[in-house]
Parts: sequence; C-alpha cells; structure tokens
Amino acid sequence: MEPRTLQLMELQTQQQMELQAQQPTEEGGSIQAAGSSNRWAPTPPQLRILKGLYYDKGFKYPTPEQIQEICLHLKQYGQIEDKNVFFWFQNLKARERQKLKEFRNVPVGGSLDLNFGSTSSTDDGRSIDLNFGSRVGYGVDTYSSSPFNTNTSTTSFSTTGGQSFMEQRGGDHQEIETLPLFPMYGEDILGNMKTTSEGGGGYGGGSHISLELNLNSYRDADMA
Amino acid sequence: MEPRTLQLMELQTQQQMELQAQQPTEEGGSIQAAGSSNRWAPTPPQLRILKGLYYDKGFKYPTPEQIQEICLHLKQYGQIEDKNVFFWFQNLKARERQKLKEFRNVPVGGSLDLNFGSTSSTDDGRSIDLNFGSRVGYGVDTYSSSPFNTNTSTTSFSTTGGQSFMEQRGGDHQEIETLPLFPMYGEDILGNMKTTSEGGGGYGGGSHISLELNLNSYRDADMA
DNA sequence: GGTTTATGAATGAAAG
DNA sequence: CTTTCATTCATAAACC
Repeated sequence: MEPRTLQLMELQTQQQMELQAQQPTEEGGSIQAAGSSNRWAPTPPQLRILKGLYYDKGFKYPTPEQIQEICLHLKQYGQIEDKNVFFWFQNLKARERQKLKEFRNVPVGGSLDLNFGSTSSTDDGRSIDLNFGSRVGYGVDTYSSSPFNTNTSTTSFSTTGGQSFMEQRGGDHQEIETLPLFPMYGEDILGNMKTTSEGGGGYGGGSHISLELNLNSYRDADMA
Repeated sequence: MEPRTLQLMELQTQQQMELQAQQPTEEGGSIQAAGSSNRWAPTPPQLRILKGLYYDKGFKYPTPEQIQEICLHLKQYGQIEDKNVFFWFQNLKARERQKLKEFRNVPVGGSLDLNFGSTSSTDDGRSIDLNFGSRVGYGVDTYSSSPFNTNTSTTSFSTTGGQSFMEQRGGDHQEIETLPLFPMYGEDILGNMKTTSEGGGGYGGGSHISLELNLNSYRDADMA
C-alpha cells in the first residue's frame, strides 16, 4: 500500500564489475543483498542516457558501431557491454511496437460481440479503452517499456511513431547516423555540454573522461 | 547471497486459487481505481475463464489479437486490461516451467534421469494439457542477429541430456487461431451460457468449475 | 505483525 | 523484427 519509497542509490565510489546497481528500481534495501545478479541492469545514469537517445533524439536504430560508442561512453557509469545496449534498444523498440499492436484494431471482426452491458465498460462498440484506468496511484510508473503500459515516456516528442517515417535497416533511421555519438569535444548527441557533475549514482569511475551528460529534460523518472 | 534461496515449494503443486475467495468487486474495480495503487487481480469468473483456456483448451500462446479478444470478453466480469491477460499467460507458463525445472534434477546427482512421465498439472483433474514439455535444451551460439559475440559465456549447454527437439513454434503450438475464442452462440469455453445477468450479481455462480467440456470434439483438425 | 506464499508486473536475454 | 523465456521485483493475502 505504501507508495513506493523512493530512495537513492548509495554511493559506490567506484564501479564494480558485478555489483552495478542491480536494482535500480525503487524499493529500499536491496532484498537480496548485493551482486550475484548475472544480468545487466542499467544504472540510473545509463538509463537516463539511453532514454535520452531513444526518446529525445529519436535514436532507435543504432548501428553496431554506434552501439559500441554508446557502450563505451556508458561504461563510466557502470559495467556494461555492447550486447546490453543492443538488447536495450531492441527490447524497447519491440515493446513499444507491441504496445501499439495491442491498441489497434479493436476486434470489430464480427464474431465477437460479447458485451451485454453487464459492466461499466461503456462499450460503444468501438472505443479503445484497453489501457486506461488503474494506473493512477503513485504517479509514477516505471518508464517502462512494457508492451502495455500507457506511454509514459517523459518526453514524448517522438513517442515512437513506429515506422512512421523512419526507414528500416540499412539506411538512415534517424538523422544522426554519421554524427559521432559521443564526440570528445563539445556536446554529445544529447546536446549536453561536458560537465563533471555526477550523473546521479556515483558510478562515475574516475578512470576516464569528464564528459558528463546532463539531461535537462530528464529526471530520473526511472522507476522512482 | 544467492538470489534464489532454494525453497522447497515443489510439492506445493496446485494452489487452490479458487479458494481464496478474493473479492475485488466485480464491478470493474471501480472502487479501487481511486487511488489505492492496486494491481489487477482476476475476478473469479475471469480466473475461471483464463484457466479454462489454459488448461482445458491448452491455449497457452495467445497472439496479441487473441489477447484482445480475451480481454474484451473478460471485461464483463470486471476491469481488466490487455496487459493483464498478457502477463497472466506469461506468468502461468513461466511458473509451470519453473516448477518442472525444480523437479528434475533429483538430488542424487549421478545419472541423469529424465524420466518423469506425467505432467505436473494436477489441477483438479481438469488439466488436459495438450502440448506440454515445451522446449528443452536451447542450442545457443551467439545471440542471433546481433553483431556481438558473447565471448566468455558461450553458454553451450546444449546436449544437456537428450533433447527431444520438438518444434512448436511457427504454426504449431496449439493455436486455435481461426476459431473464435468466444463464439457468440451457445456456451463459451467454460460451458457457461452467455447471459447478461451474470456479470453484475456476484461473479457468476459461485461454485465453479464444473466444466466438462470435451476437447476432442472441439476441433481436432488444426493442431497436430 | 513479521514472515511466507501467490502472483502481478517488469525487463534483460535469447530464439526464430 | 517478433515472440518467448528466464529472472527478478513488488505486493496483497495467507500464515503463524
């Protein structure tokens, strides 16, 4: 019942190899102590950046090279591999698309006509009210890429038009393409200037770079 | 710490979900929608129908379209969304699988004995599981289509005991696809008549599960 | 009332 | 790209 207790990640002074924030969700004390989670989980800064790319930049089809760049950049915020970035994009794309699929075409296909007004479903025979309702509670909702979540992308200027105007594989999905994702100078793909402020977690391992992104438009909406 | 404290819940087998007589108020959950951060819980009729599909029909892989149909149908028994249906099936499949996984691997180690005949579905005897024994042994090489290599991991746990290699995916499964899930005539999967009076009163009949529908007569042409 | 159980929800990873 | 699998997180209900 308690609205999720937001809590911040404890500082880790240095990036762990296995102990990256395995539980970037909310909740308080990690239920299962540290480590031992084999699968990667984005640290808050990583997630913020990834989301920035995807939503703000509309960057959804990274090439292998770009994935490497992104990954390299994200390493300063915690352990991460190319494949993690790859999967992250792939999953997000897939789930957004899936979500759309669910929305579309209300089964008007003749055979189904099972509304008898028994409930308050306000069935007019066609309204798509599949995804509304119960999600109110604690104003947050994981940014979530679940196939069904109401789109909570904090920015939503691109909000996945699906394949509206983007072309597919091999070409130019988005404008960036040749533009270096994380140039050594100036701003990065997110339009952020280099700063040294922490990303939010404390993952910044001093080992390199000072290129720090600071997404102004993003708050750590990630599962707070 | 081991994230999974091996617990012996195996013989738990079937949980009598029917018994837990919850009362989410079949009105569509309107009472709870206010601000009590509730997660969806199937109303008894909804659960009955879902289980009917899963166990009786062996319907385990609903397509997005079918999910919509199911969801739409279930709305008359209470508030529900597509994702609820989606997750319900996913979870049930996953846990069914998980349960089996715990069974095999008898502590005696040594010889591999993959001979555990019956399926674990001991649900009231109503489990007419059509195709079980999902996939066993996944041959893993590189995660397909991704330009990376999983070096190290190489998870090549193939040949982990003879694999019965059955391919269910592709057109197989049990897919009733073209058959309407909830035909407008006569009874539905549970042998319930489509009456409108049902929905409002109190979850339809209380007793439950007396369905005897015979799968065989159902349709034996499409699924192999 | 803290602990366990059941299960909804989320998401990384992988298969096809 | 689409679906499915596996594991984990979250939380209400049941249990003690």
